[in-house]
Amino acid sequence: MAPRQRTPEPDADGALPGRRRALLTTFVEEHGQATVVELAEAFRVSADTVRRDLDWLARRGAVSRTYGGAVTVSGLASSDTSFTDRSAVHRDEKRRIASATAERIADGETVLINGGTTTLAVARALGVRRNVTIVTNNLRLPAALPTSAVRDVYVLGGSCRVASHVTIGPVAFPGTEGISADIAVIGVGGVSPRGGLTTTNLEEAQMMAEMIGSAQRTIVVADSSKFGRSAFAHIVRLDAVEMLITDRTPDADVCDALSAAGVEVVVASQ
Amino acid sequence: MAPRQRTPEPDADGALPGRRRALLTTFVEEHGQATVVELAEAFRVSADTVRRDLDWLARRGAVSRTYGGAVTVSGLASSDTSFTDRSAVHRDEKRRIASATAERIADGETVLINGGTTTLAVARALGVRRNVTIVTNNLRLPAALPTSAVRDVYVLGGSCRVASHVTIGPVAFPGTEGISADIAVIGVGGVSPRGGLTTTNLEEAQMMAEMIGSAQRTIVVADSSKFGRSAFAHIVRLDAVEMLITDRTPDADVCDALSAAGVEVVVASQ
DNA sequence: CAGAGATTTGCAAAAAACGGCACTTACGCC
DNA sequence: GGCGTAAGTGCCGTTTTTTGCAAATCTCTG
Repeated sequence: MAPRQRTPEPDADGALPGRRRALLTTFVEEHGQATVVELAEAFRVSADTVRRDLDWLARRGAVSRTYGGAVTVSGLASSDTSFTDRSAVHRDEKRRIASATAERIADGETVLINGGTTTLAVARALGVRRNVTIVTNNLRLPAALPTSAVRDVYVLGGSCRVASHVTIGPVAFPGTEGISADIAVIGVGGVSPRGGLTTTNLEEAQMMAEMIGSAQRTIVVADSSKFGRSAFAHIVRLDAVEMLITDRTPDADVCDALSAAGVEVVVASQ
Repeated sequence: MAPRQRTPEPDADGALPGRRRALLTTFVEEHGQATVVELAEAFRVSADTVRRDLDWLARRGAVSRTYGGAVTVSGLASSDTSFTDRSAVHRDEKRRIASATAERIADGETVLINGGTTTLAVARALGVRRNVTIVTNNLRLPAALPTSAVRDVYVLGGSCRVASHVTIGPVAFPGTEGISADIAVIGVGGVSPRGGLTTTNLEEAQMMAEMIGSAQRTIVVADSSKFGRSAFAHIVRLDAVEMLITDRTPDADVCDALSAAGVEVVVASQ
């Protein structure tokens, strides 16, 4: 096949009309917005065609049309209250953290991902990857995954916490003896020198610990507001993880604790 | 012609019609999409034949047909045709069916519910119930449940079909020996005298059969467009279910078959 | 309010789909 | 063996869809 150059959305070039429209939607969803020119270049069609496609999609409510391009249709459709709100907070920071995380996952790896809005952002940022296998307890995550990135998606079954859109249960599937993954991506509620990694819910904490135990290596994602905070439930000690990805350098005491535990700290830049 | 080189799908050339259609599906699944011309070359048949095959497959839901070729069902589903449109189409009928179904579930019962837009409507209609326990493979369903109605929600784990927002796997949880429920609410793709209950996906069909087997009684929900239709995969025979809830009286032949199988037919009124 | 950029509209060419037709092959039946 | 039926296939002319181009119009911004 011809060498493809860094189109923002690979496979964009040469897609069938019907598929292109679907990919257009994905593109807009992933980036929050997109200009007509941008899309025309990415998909190698004329701006007119993009305009027609966007109009078509807008008629169906898939995107919102604006002068010069299109934006994500606002979250009117699904009546998530708390969840949507939390998503909005630190949105940009989360996106930066997510991109940095996606860069540190290799193509073809199996990834365990837990619930939360930061990890959801990681899922959206996986467009740069190929052939990854995803295992998650986050019910909203499968829909957020770029289809081009994933080979298989597995959802862990169990009791459902409706408010946070996650399941609680063993990190396993019926009839198998547990699972093992290359990497666990864990969003936490607090990172502190004494408490280690914490979250608000005891059962979720236990599940996260199990995920970390099932993976070769662990990346913790946490925006800077989590530093020094201890939530209710202890997950694991800091030395159980290999890497922490965040948006700002933590305070000195947290930094010291992290380096003492051998955790590599990555600060996602703009 | 020259010896075959690098046909993307070996054995493509010279396959029997039935086999070719199966291979076509695989080809599309693997590549995400395929053009008619591409497939015609790979399988050494005329473009017309490919078109006919793709139409045939599309009618059965194995692939999504688009201008110029075909795309995986998942490739479009997010925004394009099936899911969004389907939930809009027959929206009112689905709501009527859903209310009638909710009335026939008792407070405190354990309910197995499979994927699909009609069953999602049933979830929304459960506001009249109290204390029900829900077990589902539908990832969107927990968010649609009125919190006042449910005691516990369980999501069945397994492989995830992103397009339809469902999981595929055993109707069980790790460490338990299967489950049993009071009632199964099953949305199907087709109801026909000969084929019984059918759907487009083989694995989903198996899962639905298992759900029906795990429940004391079964309600099938199907809007009238499903009557007389046979989708690809057979689920169970008509006599395996106790009740069918729909929006219009089926044609005579379907009615006869249903009453012969001992299925009570409920037509949801305005 | 003026200009750059975006959009709309009409149009024409290319590609794909549709519908009809004929031919081959397989199969069952007498 | 002869025959009728049905499915599968390829070909061809017509129709439809898609797409890029260009001119006219509109929208945003400084």
